[in-house]
Formats: sequence, C-alpha cells, structure tokens
Amino acid sequence: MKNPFDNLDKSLEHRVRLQIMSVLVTNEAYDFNSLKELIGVTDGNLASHMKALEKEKYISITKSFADRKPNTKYKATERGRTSFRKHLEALEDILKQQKK
Amino acid sequence: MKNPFDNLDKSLEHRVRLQIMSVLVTNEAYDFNSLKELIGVTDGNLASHMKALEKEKYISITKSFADRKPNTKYKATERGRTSFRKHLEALEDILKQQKK
DNA sequence: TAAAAGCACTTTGGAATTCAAAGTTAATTA
DNA sequence: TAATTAACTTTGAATTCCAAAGTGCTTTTA
Repeated sequence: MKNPFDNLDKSLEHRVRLQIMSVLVTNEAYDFNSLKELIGVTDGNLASHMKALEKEKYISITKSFADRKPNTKYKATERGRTSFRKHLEALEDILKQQKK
Repeated sequence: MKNPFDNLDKSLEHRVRLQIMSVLVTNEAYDFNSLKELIGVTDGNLASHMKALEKEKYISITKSFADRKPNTKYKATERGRTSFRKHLEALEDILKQQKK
C-alpha cells in the first residue's frame, strides 16, 4: 500500500470543512442556518469555509426565498462526494495500518 | 453517540504530526533523521513539530552519541499513545457514521 | 591543535490560514 | 419608508506553517 498520508485531502483536513462535507454527503441538502447551528460557528466563518469548498467544486449552492425569507441550500457535488470518499479511505488505511 | 468531531485532537489534526505519532506508536523508538526522511520535511520543520508534540507531552526525547555522531531518539509517551488512540477512535466514529 | 563537518536544533521572516466582529446587500414586513 | 432578517463580504488580528539561514556541540580530519 502506498503511503496513505499522501492521500489525505488538504481541503478536508480542517475539522469544520470535514464536518460540513460529512453532513452534505449524508443529507440530500442542508441550509445555511441549520449548518451553522449544527457546527457551532459564526455566520462569517461558515460562509468562508463554504466558499473554500465551492472553490474546489465540492459543493453547489441554491438560493431561494422560503417562507418569505432568503434561504441558501447546499449540496455535495459528485466531485465533492468522490473527494470525501477518498479522504475517508485514506483515513481508513491509516487506521488499518495502525491495527497491524 | 456524541458528536465525534468534538473528540478530534487539535494537535493531531495536522498531517505531519499525525504521521509522526503513527510512526512512534507502532515503533518502540525512532530517530530524527529516519523520521525526517520518512516524512519528507526539512529538519527545522520536523524539529518544530516535535517541539509541539513535546509541549503536549506526547513524546519523549533521548539524546546520545551513536557511532560517534549525535543521535536523537523519540518515543511516544503513554499520554501520547492514549491521545493518539482517542483521536483514531474519533476518526473511526466519523467513518462509522458515514456508513450508516 | 586548528579547521571542517555533521547533527539537531533555533531563529527569522514571510506566507497562508483561521477567526470574530463589523459592515453590506437584498428582500420582506410593519 | 424604516426596520428586520439571512447570508454574506470585508477587515484586522492572531495563529500556524514553512524554508532557509544561523547556532552549538562533538567528532573527525588535516
């Protein structure tokens, strides 16, 4: 096995972004405020992490008005799902390596 | 299950330090230069990561002269092993959560 | 014995990352 | 039209990270 540490994804090494992707991969979609509450970060901070993930094309954004309020929904893209899975696989390999 | 993301260890979120601990937990001891080669970092960079781990009391250091050259050996402390294991457990929980 | 070399740092300076807080914009409600 | 709310963007500061240069100690070489 190649060195699994080399397969870690830089964008997903940060705890907050890992958690965001974790939520978006298991949920069809998730909105800004729910994500903010779940993760416990400020709105500005969340927005900037979302921007980083968007830049990587790991997520897509849909803006609308729901209940007459602005509502932003995020989804994981296929690319995002693949990268997330690979990152988890690298983590799994690290775990396996440890148990030997 | 509590939120596994809260159980991640700040000191072990960095790729290099995670790899260092991974090596030290599976090997009785490891010296500076072997670690440096294995991980592929500069000596100064490695030294500063080691210092961070030492500050957390995750590793212990033994200096000596071997083959008439200075030789620094690192070991994982019990505290380091425990923290490392807990970090991996948190990662495992995250992985499990994903597979549900 | 003086100079050179090697190891393991420490220091320095700069770049990148992260964060909270404040400011901004667009749409809606009063 | 003023106030409110969501979802940002900007700002400024703190922290982290890194390579490169410099240092101290010991051994080797000349």
